[in-house]
Amino acid sequence: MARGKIQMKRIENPVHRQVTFCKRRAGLLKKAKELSVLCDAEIGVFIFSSHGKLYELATKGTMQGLIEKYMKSNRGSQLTCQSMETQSLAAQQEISMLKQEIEILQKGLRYTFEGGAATMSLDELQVLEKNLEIWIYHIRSTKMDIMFQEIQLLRNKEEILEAANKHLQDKIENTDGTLNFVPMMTNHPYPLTLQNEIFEF
Amino acid sequence: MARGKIQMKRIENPVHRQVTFCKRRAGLLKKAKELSVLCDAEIGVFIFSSHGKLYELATKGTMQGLIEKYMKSNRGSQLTCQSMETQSLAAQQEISMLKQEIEILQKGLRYTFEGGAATMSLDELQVLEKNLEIWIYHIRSTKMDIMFQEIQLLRNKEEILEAANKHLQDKIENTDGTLNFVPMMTNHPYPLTLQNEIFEF
DNA sequence: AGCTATTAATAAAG
DNA sequence: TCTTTATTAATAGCT
Repeated sequence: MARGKIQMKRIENPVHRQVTFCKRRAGLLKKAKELSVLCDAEIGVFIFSSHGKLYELATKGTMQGLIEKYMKSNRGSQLTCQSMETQSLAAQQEISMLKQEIEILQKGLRYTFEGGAATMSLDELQVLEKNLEIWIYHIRSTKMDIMFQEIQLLRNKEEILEAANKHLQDKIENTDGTLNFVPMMTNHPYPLTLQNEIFEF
Repeated sequence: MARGKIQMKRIENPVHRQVTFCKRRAGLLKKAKELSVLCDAEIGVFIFSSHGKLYELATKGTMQGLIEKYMKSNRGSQLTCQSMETQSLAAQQEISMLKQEIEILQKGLRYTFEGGAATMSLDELQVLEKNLEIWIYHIRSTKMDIMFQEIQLLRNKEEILEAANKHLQDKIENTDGTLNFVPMMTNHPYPLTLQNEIFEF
């Protein structure tokens, strides 16, 4: 690219080679940066000189991050972390299998409403939407039922506790007038999240 | 470097960006090879396109070997293993979450057939409800897509009709000057609910 | 994909 | 090594 072209082979003159290495290395890294900026790409470059010195560039983050990303992209890694890689791969496979199963189940759910049609018209979608809203409504009402049941249960427990409390208080008053007993207070509001244990006998 | 210089910033036009990416990627890899040959250097390059596709080059041996060499040079060798471990853990968690979701969906299916919510707990109903809401969201967005398509179709039809209208009007004016023809008006706003039939030929 | 007009990179020399 | 400069190489904008 300048004053005469050069052969594409190792430059034998060590001085020339060193000079060219410096210049072209700078050029390569510049080009990499430009490509990254212009095209929104993530690029990693590392160069070992003939004497083993490392020069590196990682656009967008660190070289470590890039290598990790590379490892993920390139599934043929037989590197030091073999077992982990295998494990991870197995996990990935299991995940995709489970996702597939979920997909099938969702299709099953849809089937109950749609009758199995993959592509739906506007009207069909409208109907489906309404059906789902009804379903959600039922779910919410069921949730409410469950919560009311729980509240009722808690109220019953409270009633029993109050009666027991009263009974004990009477007993104490009748047997020992000098004892100053403070009754347990239970007429607080009913929280939805209660720890059952404190109400058990 | 050609017909006008360009700004060193992300190319916004996606077509231009893609073309430039292809060209400059080829250029970068060529430069890397040249540097390696001319100066007896060992070079690794990997490029992730903005869409995540990987392009790589490793002069002298494999990328794995280069990465190992890089790790040795750059004493950060344990990081990838650690991150893989983390990754594996995250995968395990995802697996158990997916399994849970499957169970819930299965219960949901039973729910649709048996109509009995007694089998589902409050938490499970909560998850099912959220699933249904997501589903409804997707349905609504699909509906929007369909409607937009329809609107586009109607606009095209309108264009054609207007052109035909104009053509007929010209014809009438040329053949019979006494006829007073009122053209069809179509430049009304586009309502989202349209009856297709009135636009059919 | 190809084709050029330009710009950018750089080999050789200072 | 850094600068300069003559050339070659790369490529932006078009088809």
